[in-house]
Amino acid sequence: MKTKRPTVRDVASHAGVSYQTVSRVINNDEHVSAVTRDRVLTAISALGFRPNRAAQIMQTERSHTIEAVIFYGGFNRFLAEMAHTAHVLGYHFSISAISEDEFITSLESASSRFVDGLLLIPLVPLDVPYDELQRLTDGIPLVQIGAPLGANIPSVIYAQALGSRMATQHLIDLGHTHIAEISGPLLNYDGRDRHTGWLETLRDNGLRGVLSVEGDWTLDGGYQAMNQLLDSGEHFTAVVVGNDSMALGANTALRKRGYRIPEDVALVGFDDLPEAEHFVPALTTVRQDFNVLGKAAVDYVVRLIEQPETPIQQTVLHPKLVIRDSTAPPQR
Amino acid sequence: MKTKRPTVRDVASHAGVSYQTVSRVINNDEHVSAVTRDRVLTAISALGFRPNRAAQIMQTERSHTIEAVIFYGGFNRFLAEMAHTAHVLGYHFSISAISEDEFITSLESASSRFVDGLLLIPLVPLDVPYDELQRLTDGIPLVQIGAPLGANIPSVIYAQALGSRMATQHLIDLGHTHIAEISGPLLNYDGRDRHTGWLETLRDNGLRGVLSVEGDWTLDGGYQAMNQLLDSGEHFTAVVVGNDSMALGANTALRKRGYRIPEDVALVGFDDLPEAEHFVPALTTVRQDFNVLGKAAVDYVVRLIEQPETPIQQTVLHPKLVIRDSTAPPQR
DNA sequence: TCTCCATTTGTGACTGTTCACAATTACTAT
DNA sequence: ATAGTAATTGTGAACAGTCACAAATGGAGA
Repeated sequence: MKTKRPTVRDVASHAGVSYQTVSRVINNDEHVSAVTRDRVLTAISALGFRPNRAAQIMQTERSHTIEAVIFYGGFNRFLAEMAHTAHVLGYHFSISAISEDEFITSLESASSRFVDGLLLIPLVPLDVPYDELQRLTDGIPLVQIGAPLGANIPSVIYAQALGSRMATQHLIDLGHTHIAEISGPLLNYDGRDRHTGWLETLRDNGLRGVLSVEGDWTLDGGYQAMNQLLDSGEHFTAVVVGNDSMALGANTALRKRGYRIPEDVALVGFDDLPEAEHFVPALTTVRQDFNVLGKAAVDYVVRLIEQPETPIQQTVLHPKLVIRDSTAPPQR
Repeated sequence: MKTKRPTVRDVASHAGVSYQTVSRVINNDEHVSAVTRDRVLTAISALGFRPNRAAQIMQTERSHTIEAVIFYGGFNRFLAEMAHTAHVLGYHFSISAISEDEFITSLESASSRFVDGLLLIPLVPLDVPYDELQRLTDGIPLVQIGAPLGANIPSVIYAQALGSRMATQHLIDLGHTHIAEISGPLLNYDGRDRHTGWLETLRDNGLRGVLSVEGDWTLDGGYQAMNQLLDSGEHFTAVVVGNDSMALGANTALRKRGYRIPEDVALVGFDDLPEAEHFVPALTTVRQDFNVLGKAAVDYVVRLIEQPETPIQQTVLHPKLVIRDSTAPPQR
């Protein structure tokens, strides 16, 4: 039943030209007269010809594919945006969803699949330096999403520490002096940087860190972390929370124990989830736009692919403090 | 600089065997003696050989790739889970993020890329029947996520109408008789089915639909829709909302105008977002697990690929009513 | 020792495209 | 008309695997 698909040679003989001319037409080569081009195009649609991608890839050693390497369980809200941006720029988009121990293997196999560009979305800092990555991938252009500030690797990041500083400074400006923290996992890039931002801002203002509990980014983690803070007996009037999910969990914990927000405890989150505005109270938080991040990363890797002279750089996006109702001056 | 990558023939001469034997080894063919296999394996790692995927695909006409076709702006929380499941089952995962008018083209090109299986995630009902889809894709196995109940197409769905019935019945059981609705877009599969569930349950219980406003799935849409309901002047004590996001927006609208939830107006959502439990009040909603859905779809398409005799079926997953604090009996 | 059969290994052909270069055609200027 | 040049078209080879089949090898039984 399955009839063999037509090839360039079939099209060629149907149009009365050579196979090379057909190849030129499907690759939009300039050097084809309008007349022949039309004839070939007619033959192509008459036969329902579609170039065999595998053969093209084999010959050109390019697949027009960008691959995102993600870790299972990580934060991956930007995938759809990346896929869309890639599509708009004329690239296929694939995802390699791996576990940490498959990381090296995955990168190594990329070149044998002729992936044109890689998007690295690590959960935790990679202990692999950039030139080693380059070697593993056989020089495939690569952009890392999330990296240490100032790292000498093509990367796109939101300034995490800066965001955390803005959040903390906001509380200080409101008059808070006892500011606790629920951090993300300190092994994460983002978790650590946000923690540092909190710590340094307190120090810069002559305050000391009351107490910090490490959470796991989840709602439940935030809930439990807040209970830990409350059980510690330490006095605090505000908490800087590592992300909005944990802030929401923390909020619930506070309410359950009869605390009012922001009167008794002020709360700042991080991310600005779409829902954050509708939390009760509406959450003051630090906004980062994952669509912007995803698009920037794809744009950059495409530039690296198409213009190899593009310099290695780190694009640092600036988050924005969004003040809502979960923060207020401390009560006497 | 870029040194040419080794081929089966290089490995063969290095190991002192024929290229066919090398091919057998990399394909785990039984008919190779342990001794030769070892020798080849040694040569492979000595030379750093990796089989050229493009050449393999060209020859075998299989790419071991599953492709998800998604529409920009759609709901895509299951992508990461799909990618992971595909990976576990030994398939690459790629995303074709397209606009509606590119739909046909995208399907047509799949066979020239030797995609092994397709996952279709439409926003709105497709006007393309299954055998036409089969023709367009040249018979590539295909699973649709979200489809009309009972549709004769390989698909995995959550029983939307059923979920909506459970939500509505729950309100009726609590004693509500005036139950309004904020629906999703009625052009969507899900939006329409949930709407139907609400409508039919009212009818089955001898009640009439007070009022239904069509929302757009978003927080803001829910907010505005609730204001429309309130402005209508109609009397209602409960609202069935098309999803959790809109329910949250509706909740905010109610609070802003001084209504208490659930005392003045009871609210039911749909989806059970992780955050729903932490809304104020905690949201009663209908849970569907997108990870389960994503995994089921990938499992199914892989079965269709590897066991062509697998029958066409529709897997219907059942949502679950989760009762929390946003519903209560109506006040006198 | 010889035959037979099963297992392992090897050879030639083929997949469908593009590259590099050669050959042809068309066009302009003398 | 005629050479010279530019634009267009064609030919052979190559890419790196796998398939189908043929050949060689090994071991068991007569």
